[in-house]
Amino acid sequence: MHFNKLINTIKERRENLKVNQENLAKLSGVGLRTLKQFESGKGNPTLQTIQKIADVLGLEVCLKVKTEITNEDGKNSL
Amino acid sequence: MHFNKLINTIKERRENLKVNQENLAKLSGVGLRTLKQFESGKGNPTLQTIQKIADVLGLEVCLKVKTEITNEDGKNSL
DNA sequence: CACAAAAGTGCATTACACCGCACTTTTGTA
DNA sequence: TACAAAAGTGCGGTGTAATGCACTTTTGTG
Repeated sequence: MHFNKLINTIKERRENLKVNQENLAKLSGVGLRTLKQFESGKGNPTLQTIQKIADVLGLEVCLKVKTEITNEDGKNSL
Repeated sequence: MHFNKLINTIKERRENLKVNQENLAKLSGVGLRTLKQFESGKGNPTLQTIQKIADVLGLEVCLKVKTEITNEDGKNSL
């Protein structure tokens, strides 16, 4: 399972805010090990973990209707 | 931790599509017990579990910037 | 109300998320 | 290139998510 989109959003947001993993871990209350694992594309985090991280970054988890058309590569056309 | 917004989105979407928990469980590959637990607001599902369910319902998990203003009750003003 | 379908719960097992610690690798800047 | 900060990884303990099964409760329709 690939969470690349979510991961990149988190990672980019964190970097834009000039926060390193260590500080984000402390601010969010998520273990540094867990955060590292998530950002490096390994784990399968729980919703709670994602929420904690997103919250500190001023993001929120949401569900939107999939309306996008994907091409044969499975990548978005947009 | 309250995932009410996510839960309601899933539940409403499922009901609009006239699918019961049992079929959604089968279609998504998520255990019925897990789905029930999630929809009844108990558990703390993993991202993979949410993705599987959302996928079947034509939804996708995303992160958006929190721009909403909250009042002193911590509830959205909107 | 009566009954059936759907939703919710208790229990037990298995797998794995979370986490700290110590270490290696990568990145970026002088 | 040399060095420090940041990012990534192996190990191992603890807690809990995922799951099936059997049961109870709720919902909705005649």
